[in-house]
Amino acid sequence: MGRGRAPCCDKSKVKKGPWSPAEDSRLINFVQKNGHSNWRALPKQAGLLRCGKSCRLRWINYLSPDVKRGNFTSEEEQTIINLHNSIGNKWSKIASYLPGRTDNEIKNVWNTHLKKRLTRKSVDNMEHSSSQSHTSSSSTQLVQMDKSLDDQMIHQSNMEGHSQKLDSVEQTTTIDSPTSSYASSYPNSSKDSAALLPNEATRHPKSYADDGKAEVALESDVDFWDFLDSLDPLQFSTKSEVSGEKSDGDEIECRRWLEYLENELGLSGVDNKITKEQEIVATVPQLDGVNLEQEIGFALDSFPIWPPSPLNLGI
DNA sequence: AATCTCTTCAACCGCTACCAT
DNA sequence: GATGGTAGCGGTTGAAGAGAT
Repeated sequence: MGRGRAPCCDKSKVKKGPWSPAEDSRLINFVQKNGHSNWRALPKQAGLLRCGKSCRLRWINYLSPDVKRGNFTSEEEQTIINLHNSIGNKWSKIASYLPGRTDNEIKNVWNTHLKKRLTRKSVDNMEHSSSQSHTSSSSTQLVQMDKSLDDQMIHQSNMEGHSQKLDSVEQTTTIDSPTSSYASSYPNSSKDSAALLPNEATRHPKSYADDGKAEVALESDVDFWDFLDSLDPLQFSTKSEVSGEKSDGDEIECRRWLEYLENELGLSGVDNKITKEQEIVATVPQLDGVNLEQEIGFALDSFPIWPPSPLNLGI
């Protein structure tokens, strides 16, 4: 037709920016019930004012029960380094070797930690080898080393025999529980919470921040708790489930995920409590053809304290 | 205490690959 | 084979927190 490709969605009608707990709950609820065979159609069906791509990204990177939160172990870090050395910036491919880790997460870890660490090591080695007689500007050296490192990786990624390298790398990959190995390298992650729960729970209030358009952040947390209450963690299909095996580990992972969501959605703390009145005053977006209250079953009167926490829910 | 700079990472954007017709 | 639609990938951005001054 020659008119170019149609946009994936009407950008004037979709919400952008951080996801609210209500949006998360709606997405979780919908995917849990209906799956995600069609991301493009999903936002409308789920009653979300989001682009399908945005929904997909949110699910894959954040809400999916398959996502392993917490700090990267040293083994995982080493795997990333090895794989990146072999195949370069193929984040999705690298992620496939790290169960529970997303390409986005790996990409961020690489760009913010591993790359710098390797660069620093290389500089140290160079300074050591070039010995005491030559002391040039270290900042210049850093830049040069950063570039040379990238060039080296690009060169290596172009080399043949990647599959052989991958095989050897895979042997070093371990499916282990999160450890606090990042507690030192991630200055703002507490050792207590980092061991199991995602650091975002306490570190990213912006995730649910108001976007400046007076959209309420906690529009339907009750439905989310209803949803959680009725949830059978084992309904979620994990990778092992697909392959026909189910272990206690899956259940534990699901429980961890639920605990994480509780924290993530700010429902387990006392500092961010909002009165029921305040919540009711806030507006709930009305969507064409979608009766949200009916769909998600509001039960405001059930909770004297708003939002409900695991404590006052008796969890 | 206030301001500036740096770091982190969730989310967005644009592109490509793949599939159906 | 051409075309159009969708999913997925990788680069980039920008808000927010942390640390430095």
